[in-house]
Amino acid sequence: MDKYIPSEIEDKWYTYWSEKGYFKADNTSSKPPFSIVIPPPNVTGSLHMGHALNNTLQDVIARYKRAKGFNVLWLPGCDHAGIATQNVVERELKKEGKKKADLGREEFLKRIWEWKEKYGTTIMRQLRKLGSSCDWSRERFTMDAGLSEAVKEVFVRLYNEGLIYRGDYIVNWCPRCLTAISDIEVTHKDIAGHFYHIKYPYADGSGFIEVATTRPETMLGDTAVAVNPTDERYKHIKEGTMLILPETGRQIPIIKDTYVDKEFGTGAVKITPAHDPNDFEVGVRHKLPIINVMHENGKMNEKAGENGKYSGLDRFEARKQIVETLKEQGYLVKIEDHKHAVGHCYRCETIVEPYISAQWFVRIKPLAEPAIRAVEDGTVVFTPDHWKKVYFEWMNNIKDWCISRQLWWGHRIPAWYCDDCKHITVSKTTPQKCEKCSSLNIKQDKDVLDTWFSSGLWPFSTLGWPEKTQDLAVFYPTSVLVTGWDILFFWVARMIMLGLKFMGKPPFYEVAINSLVGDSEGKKMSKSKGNVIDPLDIIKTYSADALRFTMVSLETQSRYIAFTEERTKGYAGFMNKIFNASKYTISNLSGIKEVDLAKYTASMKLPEKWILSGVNSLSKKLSENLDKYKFSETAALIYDFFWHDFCDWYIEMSKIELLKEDSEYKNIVKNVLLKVLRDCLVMLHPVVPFVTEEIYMNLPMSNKKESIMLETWPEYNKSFNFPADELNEMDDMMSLIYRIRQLRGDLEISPADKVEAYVVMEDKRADLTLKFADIIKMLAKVTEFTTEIGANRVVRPVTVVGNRVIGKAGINTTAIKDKQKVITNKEKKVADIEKGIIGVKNKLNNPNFVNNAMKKTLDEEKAKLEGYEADIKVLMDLINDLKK
RNA sequence: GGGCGCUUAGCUCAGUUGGUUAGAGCAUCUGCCUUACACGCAGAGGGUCGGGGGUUCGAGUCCCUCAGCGCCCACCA
Repeated sequence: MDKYIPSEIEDKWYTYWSEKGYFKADNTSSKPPFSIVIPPPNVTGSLHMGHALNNTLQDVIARYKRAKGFNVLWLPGCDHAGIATQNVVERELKKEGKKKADLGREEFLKRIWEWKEKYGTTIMRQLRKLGSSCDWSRERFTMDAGLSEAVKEVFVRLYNEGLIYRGDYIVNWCPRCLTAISDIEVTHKDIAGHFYHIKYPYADGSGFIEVATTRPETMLGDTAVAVNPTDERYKHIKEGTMLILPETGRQIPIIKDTYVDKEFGTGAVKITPAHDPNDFEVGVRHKLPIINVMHENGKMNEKAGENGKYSGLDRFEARKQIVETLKEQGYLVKIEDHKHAVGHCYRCETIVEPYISAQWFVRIKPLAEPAIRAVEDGTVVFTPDHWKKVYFEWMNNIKDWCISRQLWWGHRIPAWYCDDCKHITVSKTTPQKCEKCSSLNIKQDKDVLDTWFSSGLWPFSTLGWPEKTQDLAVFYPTSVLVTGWDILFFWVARMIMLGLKFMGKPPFYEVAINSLVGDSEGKKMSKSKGNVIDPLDIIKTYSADALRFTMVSLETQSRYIAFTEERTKGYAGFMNKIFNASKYTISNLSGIKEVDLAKYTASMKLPEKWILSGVNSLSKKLSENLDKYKFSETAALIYDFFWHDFCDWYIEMSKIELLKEDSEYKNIVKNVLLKVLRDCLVMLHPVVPFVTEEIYMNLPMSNKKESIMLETWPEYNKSFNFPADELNEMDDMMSLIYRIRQLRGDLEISPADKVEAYVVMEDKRADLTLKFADIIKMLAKVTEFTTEIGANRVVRPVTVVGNRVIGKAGINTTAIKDKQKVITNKEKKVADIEKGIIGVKNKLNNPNFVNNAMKKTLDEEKAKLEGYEADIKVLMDLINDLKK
């Protein structure tokens, strides 16, 4: 081991692990299964910080569970990402001056597949860079033959059960993508728009009614004006009274409907069934005609205005012109500023148009109910817990899911329309004829399914469903889903619904929701803001390990985490620390005779006991935190232990023994060093796999495995569970060293200078400075001690420099301040406890208030305080002394 | 309009079921190249835990309230 150069070791070990097949799950294993399916990144994607975080966390869990003895499957793969991918390839075509229509459907799809083969592997390659221990032999793609089979199976079964239907409805239409999108694919943004008040004259010339709208261009498709039946202002107007719709020459009726809010606007609403979802509903209720005045691309059609006056104009241009005309003709009453939420396409940001078209829908309520129950009854658990509220909020108000998309790239809807009898044949296999009238004139639906339809099946389709595979039997339900909260509705909720429906079991028992990664200010990283940090750059500069440690440290289960390179820089320092400490340790292990340390605990000195006890409880603490997906805490615990306990204290203390002649005890120390280092490496490995493997390979261990990946997690060992008093003695020794160092600092004694120390000890620790003289001397740079036994239990050293006796003057003002604080606190404490005892007595009289836990706490407190009595007295004396 | 979350040191954040003197990293200051590591070592300073009220022997932690910030959902034309 020489110098730590991450770039030289990371690829090497990844290749080694792959070749050895350590990532492969074994569906015949006798070990308990543990499975995770990756949230499939878009095939168009490249690794961003969000992926880096999400996949690091999954890898930490996967590696941890392997060490815990599980048969781990982490299944990787990509999503075909309908619109996103089609957009990318369309852009590519545009560069060649072509449109997808020029190629035709077949050719265009061929182009996308070619693109996928060429570029679709990017992100999967990048995941390897990160160290992801995915089972690549099971890599899946949502458009694989097998997964497509699953999609068809699900579609047909839902259709046959009446849970999928087709019909003409108002949907969210993106005029740029030229497809319908589902409700959750619409992002609402507050726009400062206008509220246009327009006069609609009565046909009999008796005046006019005033309506208000934010989208005047839709008036061309109005087929009624509605008022509330209880509205006093309009009570005298009969339902069916005709109005003349300006700019169209058409006559439309006034209708009465409770949908209208009397308080809002003028209380009269123009009804445009073709261009507004509410109006559509009203239209259905009142059997109003539907007049569509727009093309799919958002331009006005030939029905827009008298003689198609506005035909061909973009919807926003038409708005301007209509307003202008209305103004000229005196129909425009006023324009008010009006802020309102406007829907945008989440893919391309274009303003979405409510548009009538024939689409396929999933009747979602029957699927949602069991999915709600599964979370309510704890079958599926969210971490952090509060996300289930968000889940319930959405699931309880869920609306039918529009699943058809007017795209070419995706799973084609397995429905065929008969030209003759209009019957729809829905089938897994391509039918030759209409199933009803046997006509040969059938055509398949041109549309494809929402990308999320196929990814909703991911946890079981990837395991081979609908075939009854061994993988499915072993690995379904998966153990945990690790994902960001941004796709809670898109993906998580749908998986729970579809998993329960088709497998009878939830797709996973736990959902670990991770944060989204923002920039240093916590803001979303986006290309337009120019604040994107590429994880691959970070890996290049620091190391995958440092990036991974950063990710784990930052993951505190908050919504956003702010990534800063500084943080990674710091953890790169930790990687270096791990490497150097290991290098040093290993260099001191030569000639080690390995022993079972559990058998030597009786003869062990305190530092050895202390560090063994520390590593022992660490393994337990880490497990507890990892099992609860408390990643930040996990990272902090191991960081603190390795750096501060192991490096700063234990390694420094061990130097004393290591400098001595070979002895039996020196060998014990070597064994302790080896065990602690080995255990730390195994526990660090899930987070920082590369550097730990590199070091592990250099450990002088007889029962070394082929790889650290085959090592088992250190189990809690009772032999290393030493009595608290012994460990307290260690604490006292350490605080003695600390106090000496502190005083040295206060007294401005150079670290280079050695000092004599005057130490006041309590009885119990009378021999401390004798027992650990060499350690204290070395770590506190002390030459000699003068020890005095005092009654106080606070270890308080006073330094002597050279011949100059500092004596009691060595206690500086800060120290006094501290002690005053202690005393004040004690007095308060005494009062509190006294009150507490009265409180407890009162409560004891009432059996309903008996609280044993509280009583116990109070007893403990009281006992502690008695222990402090002597201290308080001594400190008071001391302060009185100093005051004189 | 409904819902969720946040407010703790200069900055970014931890603080598990209420329990000794509220922590970390970075930053700042002081002193050290002590032969694993200057990507280091030893110390120091810095917080009335957003305001107010309540419950409790005890509140950063539980309840109420006010203020500010952020996010999600939603068809008020």
